Amino acid sequence: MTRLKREFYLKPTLETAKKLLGKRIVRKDGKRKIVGKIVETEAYIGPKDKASHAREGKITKRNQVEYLAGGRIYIYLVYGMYWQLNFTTASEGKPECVLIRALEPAGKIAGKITEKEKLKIANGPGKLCDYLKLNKSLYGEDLCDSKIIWVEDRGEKIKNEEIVAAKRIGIDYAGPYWAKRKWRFYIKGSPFVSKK
DNA sequence: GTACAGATTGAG
DNA sequence: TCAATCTGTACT
Repeated sequence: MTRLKREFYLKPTLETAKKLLGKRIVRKDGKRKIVGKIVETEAYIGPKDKASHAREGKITKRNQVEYLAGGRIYIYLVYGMYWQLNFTTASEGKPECVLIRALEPAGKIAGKITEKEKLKIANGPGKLCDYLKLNKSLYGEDLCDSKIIWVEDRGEKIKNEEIVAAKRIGIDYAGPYWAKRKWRFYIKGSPFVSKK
C-alpha cells in the first residue's frame, strides 16, 4: 500500500484539495476495514477566508488542530448532529484544511446493500462520517502515522479536465465574496457527489 | 449562567 | 420550505 506522506498535505491547500480526488480513505474499525474513494472536496484557507473556522486567526478548542502541520484529522459536529471530516493542510501555523464532502464506497461493505443504496451512503459530509464510523475520538489523529485511518494512493489519476470547480456549500454567512470562491472540487460525472 | 447559530439532512 | 438537535462560542 502507498499511504500518502506528510509532504502531500504540506502543498498549497487548493492543490491538495484537487489531488485528494480519486484517493482512498482507509478506516480500520476493529477487524473491519472500510474503504471509500474521495470524489468531492472543499478547501478552507484561514485566516483570510471568512468561511473558515480559523477566520481572523481565531484559535479555539475546536479548531486548534488546524494550526498544526498538515496531515491530521480535524473533525467537529455541526447542527448538533453531523460530524464533518477534514484533513489539515499547509505547514504549522497555517490554519488551512480540506473538507471531505463525498465518497464512493469501495471494497466490501457491511451488510447487504443495493447499487442504488450505494450511491447515497456517503454522498455528503455528514453521511460519510457515519459510513466511516468517525466521531470526536478521531480528533487530531495523524493520517501519516495512524493505525486506524489513513489515505492511500492506488495509482488512479484524475485529469484536470475531469475536475469540476464549484462554489462551496452552506457558507453564505461568510458573505458573497467568500461564498462565491470556487473552492469545491468534484470528479466530473461521478454519481457519488453530494446533491446540489 | 444564558443565548444563539451552525462547513447538514431528509421529510413534507 | 423547514425542523431536528446540541456543542462551541460570545457575552452578561
